[in-house]
Amino acid sequence: MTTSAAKRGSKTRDRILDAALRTLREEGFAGTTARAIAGRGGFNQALIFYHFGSVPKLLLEAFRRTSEAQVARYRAAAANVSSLTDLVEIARRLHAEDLESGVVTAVTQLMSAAASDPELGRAILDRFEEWIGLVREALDRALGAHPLAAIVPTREAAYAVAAMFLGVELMSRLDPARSEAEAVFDMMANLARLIESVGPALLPEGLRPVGPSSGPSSP
Amino acid sequence: MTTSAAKRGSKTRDRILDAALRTLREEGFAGTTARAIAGRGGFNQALIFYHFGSVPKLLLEAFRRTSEAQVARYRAAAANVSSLTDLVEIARRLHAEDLESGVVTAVTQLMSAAASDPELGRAILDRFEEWIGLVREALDRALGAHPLAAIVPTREAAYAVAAMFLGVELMSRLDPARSEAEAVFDMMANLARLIESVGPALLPEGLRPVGPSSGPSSP
DNA sequence: GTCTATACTTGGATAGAC
DNA sequence: GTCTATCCAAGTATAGAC
Repeated sequence: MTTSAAKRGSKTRDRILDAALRTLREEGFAGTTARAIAGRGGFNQALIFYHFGSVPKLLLEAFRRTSEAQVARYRAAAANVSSLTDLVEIARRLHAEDLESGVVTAVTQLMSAAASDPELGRAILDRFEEWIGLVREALDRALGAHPLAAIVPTREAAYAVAAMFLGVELMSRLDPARSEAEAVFDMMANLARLIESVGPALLPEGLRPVGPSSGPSSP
Repeated sequence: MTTSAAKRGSKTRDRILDAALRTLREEGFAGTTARAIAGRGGFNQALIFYHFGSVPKLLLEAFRRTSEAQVARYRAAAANVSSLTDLVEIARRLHAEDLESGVVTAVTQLMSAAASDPELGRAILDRFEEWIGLVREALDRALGAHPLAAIVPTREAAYAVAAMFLGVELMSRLDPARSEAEAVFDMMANLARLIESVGPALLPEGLRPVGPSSGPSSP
């Protein structure tokens, strides 16, 4: 919580980026104006235009910055996953951290901002893509030779997991009590244990996955 | 797609509400100003303040309106669910409709707007709650006596399903190609069939769910 | 109930002094 | 590279004519 004093050591560009993210979290996208950012960071409003050209460009840059930090954090966490149970527990931890730090709020606001800034939209999508990739690698490791892997392509499974994680984050952000997510992670943990333990018994013969290549094709 | 002409029959309040939602979809929350709304709807800007008092109040009202319509649509759809496979296929359909009609975009923008409007935030949360309730009832019916129901409380499962649905909607909205969601629903369909068919074989003895009450507790 | 006109405020952006 | 001052555009909101 270094507010503003005692950190003049950092370069101005960084102070501006910090202030922009803080404003985004505390005021929302619509309230993230050049003046609001400057007020929060304790610097002059004109500096934003000198350093970044415009407010949208500043936000894009700020997004790239948190984005990298967050993906690095996720990457480090995902490296520790070797089972579905691990995956759930790590997701639980990341979720708590994300809410605490306010990145969820920032992401919400940036997804909204993307409506008027296609480049930002692409950047966000790219981040989701990295994110899905991480989950996928974790899933590959966690499932190993589990028969489920034959039915559920990890790419789509990773997409679904990432989507669920995002959804939980966004929904629990709206809830002042933050009361639900823990129980959901508990449930997921049970499910993970079930899947892990039931492995060999799965897949009675005669069960075949349906999918895009199961028939003479349809649009 | 009734643009603006040939519909003077509808009352002004409704025209304003329509225009507000359209603006929200096409310009984003930050671009949804009294003037932009009035321009789109072809009426005078002052009417917004006469009828609704302020732009945020108008948006809250507009949200309540779509919200009701969407929940009604979901309710009707959920009534037809009697199996997990049904649930997946209906989710697939609702997802496509939601993207097509633009409600997903509107929801994104409203979640962002909630940052500066606590009442709106509560309203959105309430809607999610209704939504979860619908999924839960559908799940109860779909699972029936399936042993999975003993491990997975339907409340939390419904929350997870709703979160995933929201996440998929938001992620695929950002993707201009809209290329991923179909494959994800295919995957879910496979998973649903698997779960349905594997029912009796599930749950080897010795497997007990863990939960909040499983030990002397740890932080 | 709707429109015109307008007061007032806030925001983006730049010029120019330091 | 930073600050002051300022221009201009756009926004909210209201008063008052119709």
